[in-house]
Amino acid sequence: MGRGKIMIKRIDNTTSRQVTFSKRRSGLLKKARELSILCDAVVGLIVFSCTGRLYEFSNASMKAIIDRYVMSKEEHHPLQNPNSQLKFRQLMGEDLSGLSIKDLQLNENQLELSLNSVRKTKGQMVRNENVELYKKINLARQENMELRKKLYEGNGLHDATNVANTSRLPYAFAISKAQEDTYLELSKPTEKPTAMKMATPTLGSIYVYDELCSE
Amino acid sequence: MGRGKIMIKRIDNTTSRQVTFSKRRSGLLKKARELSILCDAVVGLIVFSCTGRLYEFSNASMKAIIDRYVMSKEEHHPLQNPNSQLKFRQLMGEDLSGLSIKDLQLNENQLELSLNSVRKTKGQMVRNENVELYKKINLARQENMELRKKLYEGNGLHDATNVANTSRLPYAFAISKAQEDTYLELSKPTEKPTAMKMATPTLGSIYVYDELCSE
DNA sequence: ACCTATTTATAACT
DNA sequence: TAGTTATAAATAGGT
Repeated sequence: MGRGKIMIKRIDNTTSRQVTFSKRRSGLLKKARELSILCDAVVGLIVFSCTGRLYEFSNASMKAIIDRYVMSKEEHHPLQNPNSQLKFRQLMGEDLSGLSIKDLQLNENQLELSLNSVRKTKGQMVRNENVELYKKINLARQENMELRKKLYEGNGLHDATNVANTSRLPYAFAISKAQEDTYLELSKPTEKPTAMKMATPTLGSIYVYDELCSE
Repeated sequence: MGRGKIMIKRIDNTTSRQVTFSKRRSGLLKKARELSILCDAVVGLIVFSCTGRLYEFSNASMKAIIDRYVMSKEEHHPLQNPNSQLKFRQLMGEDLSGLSIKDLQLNENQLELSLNSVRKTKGQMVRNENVELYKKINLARQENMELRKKLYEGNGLHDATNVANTSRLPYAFAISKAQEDTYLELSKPTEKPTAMKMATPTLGSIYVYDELCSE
């Protein structure tokens, strides 16, 4: 629609590409607006020029539209027939060549959800491990104390001195009473937070978040 | 552009509204595609029909486009003068009534980023604590061993039996060598991941996508 | 930015 | 929902 027909391929000349961009962009925005009004549709349009400038149209808030878009995508999850061997393999990252961009996106979304579950579980496990470690430390300390007591009682001063010498591995005892109280408090099961929510996980790293982990 | 001119207002007749929607929708998608190709632009278009059906076009992944959109919005953040007491209070969740939806979103995004930083830091701290706990357990065990050895050497069979009795707190020793190896491995600083990558975060209800961010 | 010959999109109709 | 056609609208190339 112009003095001459053009091929739909990238315009090489920078100037005419920018001119065309300017014209067609406003045309596109106008058409988006018209569609939304005429047909009572919800339209969200995002355009970045090759220079990085943002242009947009939306008749509802872009946030709401994106939100709805993601919801809609999740509804169309291809997890309906889980007996498909192909889908399983695609979730494993194989046989992807036959998939459209859209399907790849759905696949990715699914993987991301799964990954989050895994992380959440792992986070809880590390936290549990932590609690167990505190218990073990307390038990080890308790046993340590009893052994020391036994040495003291049974052997008199000489052996007691030996024990003191042995204690040049004092790290486990170089802990103040206050610190021990803190540990005890940490070990209490009730210390687990009541309102829990998984932290945004970091992909690929083993960072684990403990707080708000109840779900 | 048709047999007659039309006003840009909602088409009341359902049938012709649907027909018009169908035609104009494909026209809009086509124009979006042409713009992206001709002008080397990044275009993301989301359309919901009034019946709720989703139609979309994007020349990069929609996830990437939304991601970039959010970024671009954040750049235009009015967070330039950080000496603003009001902004501080808004980040604290106060004085929000004067904000537009957009500003509220920006505020939310900022809070979410902050929250992620906090969680990340906290996650690392928990992990470090875990490593320290392993060290302490190893030290306590080592000391325990030495104490037992001392009791054995110094006191003969009788006391050795006592030690055995004492060991009905055996939990700290009910750990196989293999498990200890695992612990040691966990404690190694090198176990920290080398390749780190941030997970796709969920921005409140704004979903952000990371793939194909090639542009 | 504006102009205008042409192409393209589409409203009304089938 | 798909095809036809007259007409409105968009726009390519030029100024």
